[in-house]
Amino acid sequence: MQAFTDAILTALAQETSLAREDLKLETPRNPELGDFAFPCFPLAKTLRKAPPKIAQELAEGLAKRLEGIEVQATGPYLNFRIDRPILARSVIESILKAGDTFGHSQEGAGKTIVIDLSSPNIAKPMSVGHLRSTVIGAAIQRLHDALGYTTVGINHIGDWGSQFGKLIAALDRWGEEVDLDNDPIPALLKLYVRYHEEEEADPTLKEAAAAAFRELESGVDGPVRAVWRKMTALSLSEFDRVYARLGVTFDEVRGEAFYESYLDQTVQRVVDTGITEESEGALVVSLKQFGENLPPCILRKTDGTTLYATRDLAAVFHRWELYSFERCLYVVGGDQRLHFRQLKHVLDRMGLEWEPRMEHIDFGMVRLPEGRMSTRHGKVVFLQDVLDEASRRATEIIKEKNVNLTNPEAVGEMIGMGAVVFNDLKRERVKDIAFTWEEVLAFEGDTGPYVQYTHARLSSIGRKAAAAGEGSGKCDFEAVAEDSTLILELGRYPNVLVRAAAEAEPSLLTQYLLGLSRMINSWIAQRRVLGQEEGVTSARLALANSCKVVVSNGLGILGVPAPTEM
RNA sequence: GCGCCCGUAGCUCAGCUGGAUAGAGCACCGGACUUCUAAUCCGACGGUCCCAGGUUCGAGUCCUGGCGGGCGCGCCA
Repeated sequence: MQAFTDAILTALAQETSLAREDLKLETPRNPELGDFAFPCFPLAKTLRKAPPKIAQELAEGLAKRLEGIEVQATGPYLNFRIDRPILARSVIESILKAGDTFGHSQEGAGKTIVIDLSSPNIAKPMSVGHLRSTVIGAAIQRLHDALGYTTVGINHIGDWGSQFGKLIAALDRWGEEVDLDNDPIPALLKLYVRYHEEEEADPTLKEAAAAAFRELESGVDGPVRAVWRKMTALSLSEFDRVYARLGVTFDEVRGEAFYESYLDQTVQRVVDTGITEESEGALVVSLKQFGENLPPCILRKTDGTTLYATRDLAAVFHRWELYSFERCLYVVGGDQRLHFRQLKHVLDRMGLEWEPRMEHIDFGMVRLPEGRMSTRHGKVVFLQDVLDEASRRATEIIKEKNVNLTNPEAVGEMIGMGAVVFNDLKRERVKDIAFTWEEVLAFEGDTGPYVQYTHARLSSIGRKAAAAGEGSGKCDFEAVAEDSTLILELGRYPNVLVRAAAEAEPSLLTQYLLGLSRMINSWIAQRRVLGQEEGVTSARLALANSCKVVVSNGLGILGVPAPTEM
């Protein structure tokens, strides 16, 4: 498909003597008009002619330069239409030839993308909020993998900070009252909530927590550290169960604690650039030059311990030295926009020219209809419950609809996970989501299961054709000439990947797959593959297989399973 | 109070980085299963693109100012 747009752009460039980069093709709103369009308005000024006249004049010259592509001037637009059989053959053959690498490229060869994703806090259950960072980050990583980048997915576990001082203090006091061994996460959560309830009334609790964190950070390998280690291990094994269900893996799992030994040199490195100052007993970098009201970045608290920002700086230095990344993407909620702005400003003040490569890939909050989720106040929806319920409901439906299926539980799990993951990737990243069970458990309409169902139907057609021994003949591409809207959409897939990766926006791919699935289901309803003339069946089967390849590849990148039956 | 993000059909959202008549899903209504899976398809209904200015041949899209909602604003992460 690229070949066609390339040819058109080259011809346009020659005919108008403008640079190719300045010319942009669009898709006509009405497909009847053509496959690609070029609006002549921008040329009006330089040529001092009316756009419709320009279109008319250009059309004649272009027609001579283009073979297999019809040119027509319609008002101020030039519309291009590719010869139907040529289009069909070109798109279908390139998809079937590439197979599961269709849409892949080498544009990222030799470049490394670091992605910071998921990053849950230990000692807390994962909520539906953590799901977003996990699935968005994983999709962004696979998008870059497909484009030939070297990617490094890092799960930056929240395993450090004063909150663990609190937890250790709470464990110290009430540890006997909870069952840490059999039900670790809820037990820790209970302690965390209780600490926050009681710290107001009991100031010694606050001091005990601060002391515990001081000891943790001092490096002393005593009882405090032992407790911390235990909490970490318990949490990580819980997380792994969720990641396995979601099909997410990481190249590195490095908690904040990993950077512990880098903290002093990190602070020193900033100090050496001469931009730090002492303010109210803390070591800070002033960011006033970027905005009068911008708070400074604090590197060390009055008591000498570090903060989130210090550890994030240590992490980004470490990553830069290790990977010399093209981009380092932080898939973190929008509530931390200020934090990342501050970090980038610090890098900027340090004179590091790679500062723009660090990007905060922010996303909207998941809220409950009645308001904000809060772990402390018990107003959360646990991810595990959502996954369980989605899987259960999908299995239930499957048993009802497809009694012949031998493994309804396994497929139900695929559909359930697909519904949850796809739903989270469906809309633009930045948009907030109001969590409702009704929405995550929807299996009809604009949902993951709709796309999965499309894939299952296409797979079924392939199976039936093979069983009947049909469709292996020479394709009559005239037979799919009428299906050019679908074929053009298939051809667009590689560009969708490029754009989705560049913008770190998986929703471009989910939206594309929804639109494509709509076209496919409509096509299936009105065209029969089996039992036609050999050339017709072969061509239609090739088209169906092309659709299957694109849907399957797209779902793979999103991390949504593509069942062949459901 | 200040800063950032969002505002498109009753609800949830697209809108190809400024182009031709603003599109889907859900819900509601009417049709289509002895024919490759009805988790589907076809049709009907549904719009002051938050408001007011501005830039432009052209604005849902860009700029300014409002309004509404969300998030954040020095020793939490």
